[in-house]
Amino acid sequence: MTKKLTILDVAKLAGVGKSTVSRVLTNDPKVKLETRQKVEQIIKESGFIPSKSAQSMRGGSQKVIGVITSRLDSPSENKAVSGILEVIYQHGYDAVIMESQFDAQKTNEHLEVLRRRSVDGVIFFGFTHCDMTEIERWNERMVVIAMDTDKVSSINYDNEGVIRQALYHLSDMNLQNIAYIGVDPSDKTTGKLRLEAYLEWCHERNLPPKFATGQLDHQSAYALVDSVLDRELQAIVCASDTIALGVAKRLQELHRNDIQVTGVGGHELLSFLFPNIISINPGYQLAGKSAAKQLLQQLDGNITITHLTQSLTV
Amino acid sequence: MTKKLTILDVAKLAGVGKSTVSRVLTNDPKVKLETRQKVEQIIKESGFIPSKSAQSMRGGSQKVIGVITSRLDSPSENKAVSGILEVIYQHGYDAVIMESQFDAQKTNEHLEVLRRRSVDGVIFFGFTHCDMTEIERWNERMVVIAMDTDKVSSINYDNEGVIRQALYHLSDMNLQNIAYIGVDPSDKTTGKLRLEAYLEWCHERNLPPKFATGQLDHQSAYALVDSVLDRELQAIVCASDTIALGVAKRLQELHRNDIQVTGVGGHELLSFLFPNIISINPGYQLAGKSAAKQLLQQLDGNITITHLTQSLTV
DNA sequence: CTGTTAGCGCCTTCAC
DNA sequence: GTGAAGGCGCTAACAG
Repeated sequence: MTKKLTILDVAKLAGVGKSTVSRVLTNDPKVKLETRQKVEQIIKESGFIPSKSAQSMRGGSQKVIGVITSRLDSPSENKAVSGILEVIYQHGYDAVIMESQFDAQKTNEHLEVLRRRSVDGVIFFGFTHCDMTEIERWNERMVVIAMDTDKVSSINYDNEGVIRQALYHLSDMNLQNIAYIGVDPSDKTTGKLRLEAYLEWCHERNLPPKFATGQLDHQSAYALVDSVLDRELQAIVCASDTIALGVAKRLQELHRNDIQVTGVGGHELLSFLFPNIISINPGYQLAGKSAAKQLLQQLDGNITITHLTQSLTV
Repeated sequence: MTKKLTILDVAKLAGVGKSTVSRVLTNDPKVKLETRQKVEQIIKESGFIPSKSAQSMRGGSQKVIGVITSRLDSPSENKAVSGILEVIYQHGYDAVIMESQFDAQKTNEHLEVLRRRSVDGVIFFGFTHCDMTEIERWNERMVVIAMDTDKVSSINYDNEGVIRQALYHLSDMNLQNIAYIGVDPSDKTTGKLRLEAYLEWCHERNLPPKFATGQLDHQSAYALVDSVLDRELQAIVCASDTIALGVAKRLQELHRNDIQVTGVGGHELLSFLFPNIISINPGYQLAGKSAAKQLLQQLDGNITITHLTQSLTV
């Protein structure tokens, strides 16, 4: 391993001043083409790599953005993250990805770390019981996904929309007797909002609501099926694909393939296992992209805190 | 947002010299308790956060390790990553997670970025057609997972072991007529090694091998089932849980629930959907931990390039 | 166009 | 024990 080179070394090798090397590095236009080529040549040959630490210490930005997901293995967040990465790589940024595990304490620790590292900004996947005070300190240097806030920008999924969309689908199929299985309303977005969308639909049409809520996992969903099931039931709307998976599994066991199930997420595995399930795509990947773009804009000084709702994708 | 504070500001506030503040930060023992407390007090109050960039520029290490996964949404790698994170957080390191998408080009770009950022080390999830020359330049500052190398340490899964283990299980259940569905042998580890383990088993016992290989996804596996299926078949050993999922799905359609399926991975969703499937756990999470520990040790100057094989977990 | 100079924030001798 | 001074690698004025 050759010793670490500095711009001074390069400058000597190229027979120029170190500021000229610096100018080449920063793409300063006022460098003679000839000189620039020579310097670039030397840089290539010597394998010189400018020190990010020194650069960022001088200039400020590290070109790093922190991403705090709730769980690394959440399919929906994975899609969003992949959208985020695409956008930020394109702009020369890198990501430090962390996992909150829905723990406010852990989240704050992560934020602390990101602050120490003076990352340029943070994209945070919100959850219900997180500590808003820490979040809000970031102001325009943060964008949250899937949660409501005043102080920082947010990208929200269209929680009511995904459920209404599912219900419309079913309506088009002439199905009327529809139950709902979701997550506990103590969870604001996936829980409360989606359930309300269902209840409102029922109310509008004077249909008797039939629903159950639990955790956001397949086992929970699986266990809840029987509580809403009856002979007349024609369809079950689920708050997420994970839930739909549990529901479908139970229905399969009961040989109730007469019941149409809908989910939310566009999860590829789900459509493989249960091709009949209708899954509404809330646009996770696009939401990730939007969040990244929004954040980068804000970091560019284009400071407008916005609250977007990601529209459903086809 | 209050302006960025420096140790100088803190020093003034505390009425001491900046070197004293620095000493407090670095836990230098030769600081009077009284002074230390006062400084710490001020630091707390003012919300001062030392700049990582400056620190690392001076000292060297950023305390960051890069992690290059093949796919963010791979369940097995997710488990390993979670093991990695646990260990490195514990040691005050952070992770920059990247995604190779099995693309050698992308991988090299990522490595380049990591080099520029002068991360302390890299944990890399290998894949078959990656560019070894770039990898090997990292020497003791890299650990690869799931691939063989000479120059850098590696943690490998026990590819033969997982298959043999599955076969033993089946043997214990008195099943003899066993087929294998895996991935193309052009993939060294999941493909070639696992297939060979199956073939060897057959050879040892004078059983006629019956197998098919394709891609590492459920659709591929699904499509391959029919080619190995016959009336007498009692079991199918699959190279991974993903494959097992596709196989199980097809068997379910064919109402062949007499056939025992095995997978590799301990994938939680699989056991939920198909509780009867036997899944051998190659110890992904532990492998992640081992890799992280190994890397940290090597970075500590404890330089011993090792090639471990992660043993199966119960 | 290019070289010189002055820091960025921190840690580390070296004196006191 | 503690302060002052120097320098890490780089960029951004300021002179030529």
